[in-house]
Amino acid sequence: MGRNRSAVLELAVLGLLRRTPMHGYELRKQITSVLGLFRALSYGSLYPCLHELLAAGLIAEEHDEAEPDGPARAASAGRARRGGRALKVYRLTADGKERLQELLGEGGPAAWEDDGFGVHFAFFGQTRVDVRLRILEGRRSRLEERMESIRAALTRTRERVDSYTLELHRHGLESVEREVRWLNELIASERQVASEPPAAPESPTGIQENTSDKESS
Amino acid sequence: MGRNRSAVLELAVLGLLRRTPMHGYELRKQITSVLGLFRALSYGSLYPCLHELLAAGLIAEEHDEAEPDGPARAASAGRARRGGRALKVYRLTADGKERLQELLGEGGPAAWEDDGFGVHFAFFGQTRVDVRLRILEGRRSRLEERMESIRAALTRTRERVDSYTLELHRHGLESVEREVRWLNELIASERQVASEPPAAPESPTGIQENTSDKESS
DNA sequence: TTCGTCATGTAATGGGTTACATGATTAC
DNA sequence: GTAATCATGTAACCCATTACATGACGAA
Repeated sequence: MGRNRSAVLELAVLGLLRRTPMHGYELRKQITSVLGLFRALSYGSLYPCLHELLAAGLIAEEHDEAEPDGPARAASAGRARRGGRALKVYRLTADGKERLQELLGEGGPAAWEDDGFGVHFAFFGQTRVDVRLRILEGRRSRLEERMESIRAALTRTRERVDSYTLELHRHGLESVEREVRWLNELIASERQVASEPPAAPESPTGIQENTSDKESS
Repeated sequence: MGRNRSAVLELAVLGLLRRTPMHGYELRKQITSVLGLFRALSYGSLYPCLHELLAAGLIAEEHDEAEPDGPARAASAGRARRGGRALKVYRLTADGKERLQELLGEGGPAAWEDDGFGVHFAFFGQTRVDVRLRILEGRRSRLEERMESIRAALTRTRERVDSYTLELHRHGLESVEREVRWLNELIASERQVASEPPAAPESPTGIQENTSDKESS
């Protein structure tokens, strides 16, 4: 149906489901805790999105066929179902993985916006190094723009701003500066990763399969 | 008419117009620079809001009656009109001032949300000390909640988050902690102001009223 | 047996942005 | 004379939240 789901929500859902299949309720908690940091996502957004992704064939309901009562059942996604109530556990389809790669590979302007950045960053483990760098640098230059405009506002203080507004600007500027320094460190670290590793001749189109990454920061 | 305008936009408009009359275009720049820091407000939001406030009688179009060509004309709001084109310069009415006081005095939960806080803070110069304290403390406890939930997420790291997600959380936590420290300083400073000054016209802490506007009510 | 949490969903609503339309004024 | 900026506005759309509705399950 509607092509209305936002790219960041879609990315969050696909990315999390790729790590491990889940039902909606759990997914929502993960989104707000793993990616969110910020505000909680409401079910009114999540469930419709899941329905669309399902209709588009990017995700599928999991019928946990294996081990009807084996001891290892509770391991993968927590409990797959509870009592008699059938939980709708979603998993990523092949198409979904493709779409996820597409979204992860874009790294365009949407990825250095406030919202998008956090989500993209959270999935860096599944992202190519060059894309990681592109996103980090894009984000940085976005923040540098903001720094400049705050500095400009601070400079023309002749515009009679009271001390509170001034303090607000000062603090905001410091926050942004701090974040830029953080990005600088990350970028340096990524550059190192990007230059040294002729180790794995694999990854023609990209990312190696599992998330069992060790790549320290 | 629609009771649809958001409280923070209304506050921003009223608060800025109280400082100095302005037309919409200028107002928008001020909102995004003085209050915004964050993202720009679009005209599609601002103008309808102005129309509503006008209809509600909280603001009025200024007909600069005084001094048709006096030398002091350009001082207050920049040029009041430009060439032959009549700019719609809005000013706050008496009702508007009342409403502004109402909004400034509330200091409820809306004022410690991310958006609301910045706007309320920017107008602290026109806010009573006790309300300022209430807002700062409310904001702080909001941030402390967030800190707790991030810490919780960090603690249960057993949940196999990769190093990037971890780093994201770590950085997010530090940001919030930093902001809490900032609030602590502000609160301490406000407490001092609140305790000492029954008579003192000068406030030695550096925060003084400055809204030295002439009330043209 | 009642309350809290888990779990899934829908409809209405809200409030913002984008895109569009228009035109005057200033700077080059 | 033409491009950029100033200036005002409307309509369509986007997408998230809120409020509502439902029900199973575990614990007190």
